[in-house]
Amino acid sequence: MKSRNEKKLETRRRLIQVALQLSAEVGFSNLSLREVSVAAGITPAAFYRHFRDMEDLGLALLDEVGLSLRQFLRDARRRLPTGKGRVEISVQAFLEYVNSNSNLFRLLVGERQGGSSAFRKALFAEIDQFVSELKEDLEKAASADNKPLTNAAYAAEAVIAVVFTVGAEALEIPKHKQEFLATRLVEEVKMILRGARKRD
Amino acid sequence: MKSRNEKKLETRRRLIQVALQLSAEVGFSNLSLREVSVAAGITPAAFYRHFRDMEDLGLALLDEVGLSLRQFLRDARRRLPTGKGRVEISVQAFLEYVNSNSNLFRLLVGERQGGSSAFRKALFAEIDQFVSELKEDLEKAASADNKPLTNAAYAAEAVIAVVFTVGAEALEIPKHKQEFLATRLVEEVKMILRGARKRD
DNA sequence: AACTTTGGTATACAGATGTTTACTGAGATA
DNA sequence: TATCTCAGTAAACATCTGTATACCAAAGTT
Repeated sequence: MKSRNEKKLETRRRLIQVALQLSAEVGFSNLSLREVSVAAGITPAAFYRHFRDMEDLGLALLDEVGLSLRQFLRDARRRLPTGKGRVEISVQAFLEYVNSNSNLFRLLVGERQGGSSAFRKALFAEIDQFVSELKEDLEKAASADNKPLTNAAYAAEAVIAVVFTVGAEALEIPKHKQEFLATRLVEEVKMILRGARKRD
Repeated sequence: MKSRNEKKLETRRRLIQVALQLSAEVGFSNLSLREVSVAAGITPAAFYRHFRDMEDLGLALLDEVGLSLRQFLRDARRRLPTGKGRVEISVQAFLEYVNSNSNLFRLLVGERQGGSSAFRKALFAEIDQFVSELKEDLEKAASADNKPLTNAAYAAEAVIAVVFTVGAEALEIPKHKQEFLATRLVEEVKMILRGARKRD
C-alpha cells in the first residue's frame, strides 16, 4: 500500500508531466487550470491541493527543465573526449537531447515572452546558468589547448544564442530532416570560437 | 466626409494597432477577440467584417512588422558610412529601433512558439528575409574591405541569432540601463565576423 | 478503537469567451 | 429620389474559465 505522501507526490508529478505534454501543442501560457487537472485525472478543485495557481505550476515546470538540462550537460561533459571533434560531438548530443526532450526545450525557448514576470525571471535565470557553465567549459578547453580566449563569457553567450535558435528551428522539423541543421550549427559555433581566440 | 472604404480601412488599422499595443503586455496569443474589438471601439460581431478570426489578425500584424523592419533596415543602410565603426553604429541603431518599436519587436521574438502553424511559418519567413538581407550586406562589405568570408550565410544567421537574443533581453530592461547590452552586442558581433573571415 | 488530517469529489457561481442572428442607418449607386 | 450595400449594433447562445463551498473516505495518529 502506498503512503499518503507518496500518492500526493504521484499526482503532483502527473500534473507536471501532463502540463508539459499539453504545453507542447498550445504553449504553456495558453493552458487552463481545468484542462490540466482533468487530463491529470483529478477535479479542478483538487488542483489547489498541489499548486496555488497555474503560475505556480509553471515555476515547478521550470525546475524540472533546469534539472533535466543540467543532468544532460553533466553526462555529455563526462563522455566528451579531449582533442579534435569536440564541437561536432557536442552539437550532435544537443540536437538529440532537443528531439527526445522536445517538450522541455519547447518550454525554455517558447515562453520567454509568455508568462508572468516571475516566470520569465526564473526562465532567464535557467538560461544564465547554462551560459556560465559553458563559459567555464570553454575556458578549461582553451587553456588545455593553449589557445586563450579574449572573452569567454561573450563567446558563451553567443554560442548559446545560436544553439538555442537552431534548437527552436529543430522543433519545427522532423528529425530525419535535420542533418543540415547539425552541420550549420557546427560551422556557426566553430566560427564564434575562432573569432573568440586571442590573436597573437 | 470620409468614404466608406476609408472608414473601413481606418477601423482595420485601429484593430491592428490596438492588438499590437495589447500584445505587448500579455503576448498576442493570449489576446481575445472580444478584448481587441472593444479596445478598438467596435462590437465583437463587427470584428468579423475585417478578419476571419484572431489568427487572421495575427498574420496582418506580421505584415506590419515586416514592413516596418525592412523600412528601418533600408534607412539604416543608407546612413551607414564606409570604413571603421560600422558595427558600433549598426548595433546602436538597432537597439534604438527595438526601444521605440518594442511592440513590433516583441511580436517577432515572443510568438515564435505561440500561435498557429501558419503564423509561425510567416514569422520565420520574416526572419529569414532579415538574414538574407544581412548576408548581402556582409558580402558587400567584405569585398569592399578585401577581407573575404568563408560563409556569409552562416555568419549572417549567427549574427541575427545574437542580435535577436540581446534584443529580447533589452525588452526586459529600461533603456537607460542598456549600455552594457550595447557593448556586449558589439563585441559578440565582431567576434562572429572575425571568426567568419577567411584565414590566409 | 476513537479521532484527526487531508487528497479527493460534487456542485454551484459569476464572468469571459467565440459565434450567430436579426436589425439599423448612413454612404454608394442608379 | 429611390434603392441597394454593408460596417456597425444589440442581444442571445453554449461553452469554458477560475474559484469557493460542503462533503467524503481512507490514511495517519493517539
